[in-house]
Amino acid sequence: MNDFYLSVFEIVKRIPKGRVTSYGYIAKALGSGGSSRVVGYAMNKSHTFDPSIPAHRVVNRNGLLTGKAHFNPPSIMQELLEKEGIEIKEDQIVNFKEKFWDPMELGDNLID
DNA sequence: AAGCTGACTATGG
DNA sequence: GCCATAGCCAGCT
Repeated sequence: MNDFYLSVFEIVKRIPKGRVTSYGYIAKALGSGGSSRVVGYAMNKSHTFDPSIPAHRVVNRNGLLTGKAHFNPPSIMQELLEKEGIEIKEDQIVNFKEKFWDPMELGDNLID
């Protein structure tokens, strides 16, 4: 389902700088609540669609950087996030709840 | 074509 | 709060 991918990428690109969101929430925003795994897979393949997709802003529901291993240097994910003002402790985002961005709450996307 | 995989999540012990 | 299990769905072998 290519449309699903495109929608995922569009949302990910809308994630404001210094904010993050979760796979499951993106899936939910697309109306496919159970497709959280597919969102992750989409991130894996994101570079084939658009290399500029900020996949590092997408983490799991715990704010854990589960996808860091899939980045070029795995450490780049944390570095990018910290660069955007996000604190990371033990591969986990500090104050995740505050940094979390709801894909359905548009309007915040002007920041970037 | 059938089965496996996974950057997930929710639930129960 | 940590571990095991079970749904989930598109892509890959």
